[in-house]
Amino acid sequence: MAKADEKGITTQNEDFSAWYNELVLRAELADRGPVRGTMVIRPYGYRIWELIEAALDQKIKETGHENAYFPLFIPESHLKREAEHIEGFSPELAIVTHAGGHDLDEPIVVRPTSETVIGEMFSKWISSYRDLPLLINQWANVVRWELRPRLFLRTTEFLWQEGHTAHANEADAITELNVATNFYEEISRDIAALPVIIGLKTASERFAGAVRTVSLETLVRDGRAIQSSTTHYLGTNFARAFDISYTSREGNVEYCHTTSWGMSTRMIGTIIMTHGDDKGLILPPKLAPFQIVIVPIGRDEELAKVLVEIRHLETRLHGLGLRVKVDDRDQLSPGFKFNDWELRGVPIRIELGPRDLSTGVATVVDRLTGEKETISLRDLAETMPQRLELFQQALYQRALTFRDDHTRRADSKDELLQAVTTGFVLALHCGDSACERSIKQDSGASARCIPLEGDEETGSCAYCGAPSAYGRRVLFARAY
RNA sequence: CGGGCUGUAGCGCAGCUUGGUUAGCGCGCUUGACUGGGGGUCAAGAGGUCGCGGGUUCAAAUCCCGCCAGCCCGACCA
Repeated sequence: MAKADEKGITTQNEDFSAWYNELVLRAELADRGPVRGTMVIRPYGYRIWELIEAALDQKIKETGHENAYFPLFIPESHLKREAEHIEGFSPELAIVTHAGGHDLDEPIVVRPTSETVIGEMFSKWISSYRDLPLLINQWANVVRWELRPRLFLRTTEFLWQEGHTAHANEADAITELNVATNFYEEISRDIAALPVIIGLKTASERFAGAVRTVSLETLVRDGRAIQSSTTHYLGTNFARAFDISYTSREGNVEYCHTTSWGMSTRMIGTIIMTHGDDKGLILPPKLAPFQIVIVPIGRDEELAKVLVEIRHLETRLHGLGLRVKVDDRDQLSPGFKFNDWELRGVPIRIELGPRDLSTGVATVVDRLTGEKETISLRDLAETMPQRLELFQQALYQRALTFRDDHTRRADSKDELLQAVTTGFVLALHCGDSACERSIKQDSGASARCIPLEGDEETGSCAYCGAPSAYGRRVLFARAY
């Protein structure tokens, strides 16, 4: 890994974690917080989150959900009402036992997720079938005291959006699950340029208290999987625990069927790990805090002339609705700025100096390919929206190709164990939790999901040879 | 919690084995000059409770004991 006195970031192959950490810190996305596992998100990093948030919030509202806010603190007794839920989360809870100068009668939990508080409120808000469906979303922070934190991917405190809905029956709830899964897929693909594989979680990987969990799995450059978002059908488990019930048209009292779903700041880490290279980040234009950076070159009167031209260009680009940064820091050399903005992942750089000015052109550099082009200043600005769109697509295509090149089929134990060290593996599985555990012990890989789009297929479990379950192949990978 | 390792300037580190000038180096920072199309050059500066506590000694960053914090690899996980 690069020492501070070396330039650049060295190959990611020798140590992916070190590459990732250094990128996050040097590109000024985040810093480590004062408490183990906490994270300070820097303004540049937060802008990426704001852009994800804006795009996702729009989709959430378009599909009929409303934003609300619930308390950070939850009485421990609330959490205990749903047995599996408390069992799943108890190891990672932060609990307040002392406040206001004395010990509390009942400990207060800092929310690890909000099913329980929201369930409590849903119970009060819902009494008739006319109140359904209830579609609520919350933008919030949550706390999970994980054993091994990692910037963005697994921090003690993280930001997310959590959707919580209540429905009259299972069919409506499953429809809701599909709605949420769809917009997560759209955000991943169209905004973050991340190809995802969508599938059902196996019983042992399911959310604590869920009947059915759907996850979106991404493959990053070191061949490991990241679950970038999930949706859960909770059946009537939470409804029974919190008495979320309604009187039907027929006059019967029925339990609601509830769902929950979330996407978090983990997305930022996934984007870095999927798209980044040895020079630094590569941000999809739709999420780049700056889509275009303009670097002026020259000194004194020459620089003054260049800057006049650059301000014109900047105005035109702003007029096209683009996010533009003019790097007019006068104490830094152009070469330094080139590297600096490549590190920060800005998709397109425009260089403008006396040499360009004399012939009425600018130099345009693509972060993905590194290619330099000379473009006439006259129509430079107007070509940018399309250029950014192509960049966005090329980035997605590259990630998709990488994923497909690292997705293999395995039909025997040896094939499975070998292939799963560096990518996705599709294999038939018996569906037995104990077998899943053995695979994990042997290879470090887990069942990521049962892909919804897989072809129907039966046979014997690649690992243990027992008859296969699920009627299709299961996706395995080592995961973050 | 298990295995490995590290705490010395804002960041990254050397010095410790074998105790002894004023604790050093690189990056960054400040000032000035020259420079400027791929991480510039030179000069002059600022910046330290050597993680914390105790012990040994004439003398401790260095040796001994205890504590604390952090990192990496596992188990847990969005």
